[in-house]
Amino acid sequence: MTVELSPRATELAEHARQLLAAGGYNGFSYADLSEKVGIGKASIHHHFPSKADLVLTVVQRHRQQSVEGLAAMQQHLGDDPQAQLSAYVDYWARCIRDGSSTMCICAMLAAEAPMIPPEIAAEVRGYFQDLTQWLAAVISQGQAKAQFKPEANAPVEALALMSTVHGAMLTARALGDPDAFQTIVRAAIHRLAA
Amino acid sequence: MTVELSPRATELAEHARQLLAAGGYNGFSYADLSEKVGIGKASIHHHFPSKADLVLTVVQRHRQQSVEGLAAMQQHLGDDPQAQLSAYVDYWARCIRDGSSTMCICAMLAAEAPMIPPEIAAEVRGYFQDLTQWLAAVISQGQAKAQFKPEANAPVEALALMSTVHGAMLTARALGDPDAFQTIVRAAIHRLAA
DNA sequence: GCCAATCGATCAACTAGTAGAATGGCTCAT
DNA sequence: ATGAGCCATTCTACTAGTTGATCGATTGGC
Repeated sequence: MTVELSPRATELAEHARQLLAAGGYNGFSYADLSEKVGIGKASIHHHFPSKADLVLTVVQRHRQQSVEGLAAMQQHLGDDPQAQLSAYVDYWARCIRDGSSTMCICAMLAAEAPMIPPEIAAEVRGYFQDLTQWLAAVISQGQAKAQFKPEANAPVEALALMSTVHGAMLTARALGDPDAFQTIVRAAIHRLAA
Repeated sequence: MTVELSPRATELAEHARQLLAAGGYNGFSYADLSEKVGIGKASIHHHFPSKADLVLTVVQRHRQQSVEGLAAMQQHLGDDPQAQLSAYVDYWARCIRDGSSTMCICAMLAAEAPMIPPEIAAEVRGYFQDLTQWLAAVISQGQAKAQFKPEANAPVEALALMSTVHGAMLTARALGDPDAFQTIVRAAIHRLAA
């Protein structure tokens, strides 16, 4: 299940992730990646035979790291659901503020879903399902501890919160105001609190 | 301010809007549009000298129609803020369900903001500002009539609701489930109600 | 006879991907 | 230990197709 990557392949995947976050699937070329990494275009094809292979690997890595990161949060803050949600959104707030990742690549690719290779769209769907499941579990847990008093049931609240987070990334980009993200998601979490 | 378009230019802009909604700025070409409309590629350049001109016109039209549509809602349902919000999200729910527009093109272009011509990004920003302003006014109005009891102030609630709506479009696409949109946005509006 | 609209032909630049040849580190039998 | 062979990695050069855009000619309505 876990994808094993050579150092060079890892470097390529990491730079591809940045390009993907900036412009989406059709927003970057092998030439762009070639220039960023300082390697011949043909060499990229040795590590990733096709562009679909490359992007699929990037999405798989992002999904896997996400699952691991969320699990780590649950382990560290297992008894405090509200702190878990805050840690989740603060992670993205930090990424957006420091510019290391101004957008989740799966939100990016979700927008392009009708036009990208189906196997990539399937992996993006998996990411959304993973995230929804985690959020629903945390919200349900917080409900049991009377930390949250959600208006709807946990799965729906999870979908709504996830949508708000991804939408806030769009809003921050559209307005050219990175701080807007934090303003929006903080309000969304605060609204859940009892 | 209002853009005057010939019938053919209107037809081109309309088909371009659909292609834009499906794949974004880099997700369609003049050849695609040429085939859809049944016109030579060179003829498109007669109506819209460059791709940036074409897309800018499409976005300007979308923004203008949006402003007019929202104003019409306010006129019809001026005394019922909650009905206004419902009408707004129901409009999109209908578009997504019948497939006539499965995504707001400004949400699409917001994701690509770092990579598209600046004048288009500026127009997208204008759309987001218009929408935020309208939502804030409606929420503020509903607050005055005790229909809503927002947790945050109206401008922040407006940003959050807009983000949820756009994020719900992403979620529906990622999951391949058009109904998810309505589920999410209905919950978001219900949460505002007193 | 003017002028908007359309066309086919063509452009240079870019796209993902391929072919074939170097490079150099690794193992392994001698 | 040494040389032979293997294999991953990289390169230059190239392909065939697509991109947005231009040119000049043709059409047809006013």
